Amino acid sequence: MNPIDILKTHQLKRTVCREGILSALLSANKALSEEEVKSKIDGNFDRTTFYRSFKTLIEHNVLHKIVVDEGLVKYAITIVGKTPEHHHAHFVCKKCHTVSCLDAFTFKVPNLPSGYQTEDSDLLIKGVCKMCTI
Amino acid sequence: MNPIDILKTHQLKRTVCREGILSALLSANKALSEEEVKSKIDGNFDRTTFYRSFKTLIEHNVLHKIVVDEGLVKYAITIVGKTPEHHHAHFVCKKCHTVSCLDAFTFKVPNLPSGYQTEDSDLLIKGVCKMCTI
DNA sequence: TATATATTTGCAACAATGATGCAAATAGAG
DNA sequence: CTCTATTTGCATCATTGTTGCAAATATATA
Repeated sequence: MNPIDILKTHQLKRTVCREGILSALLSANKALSEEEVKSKIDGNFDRTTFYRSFKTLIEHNVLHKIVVDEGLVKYAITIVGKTPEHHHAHFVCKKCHTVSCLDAFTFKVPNLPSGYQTEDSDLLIKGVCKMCTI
Repeated sequence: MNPIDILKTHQLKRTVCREGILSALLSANKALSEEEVKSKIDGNFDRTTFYRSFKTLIEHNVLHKIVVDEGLVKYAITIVGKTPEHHHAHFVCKKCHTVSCLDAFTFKVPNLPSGYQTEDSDLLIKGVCKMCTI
């Protein structure tokens, strides 16, 4: 899957900013912050353009946002058919702060007290990643 | 447990702001945003004081912060012995935006790919709460 | 290919949140 | 009651999310 096809599939216009964001995330293979994406892109875009590109891509389910509680915000590609639609799991490394999207990783949402209806869930697991363990 | 005892236990000075935050949260029985806490308190505190009081209380494990991805930040009392120390689960209602801390609610963190070491985890379940279901 | 139109960009501007330095006020120990 | 360390309030700043608007651009179609 390449940026152009992704945009076409979602009926989004091809713009340099959107293509840049997508190719940065596709090649990264992990979640990236706005800054990290920016540093991987040639063009110099306005912050608002960046922000709106992310927003549009998220609204069309091309990307999803991962908020780690200390103000760390990362974005990752939503791989259709691979990323579980409603029950996401992410891993944050406490050492290198890498956020990985645990694609295809499913977990059972435990039963809640009666009356509660579960729709989506986000599981954020914090620990030490493979690279930092060595 | 009352605000004064909580502060004493954690060797924190009794200040009007801290006591106010704690009594607001103790009586609420759910997570509250900064604004919600503020509206429940008599005194008119500077935003910085508020912010620093929350920070101090979080650092001493009296409170914990729940970040819902749409920029919604809530705070809840950490009930020692009741709130699971490292594996928190919270429920966010998509209708009324109430965030409840699922105290004493434990879940099994699924096995990760080898090499990953899990330390903490936050499970954020989104759905419809009891009140909004009726 | 040229053109029309709807979308996107860049800029200015603003709100909310997180953060720090510093002098004045205050809590708690003695 | 007094002293000292902590906390408060204020000013100030950075970052992130957001909107309005005119100019630029992508895409459909003539």
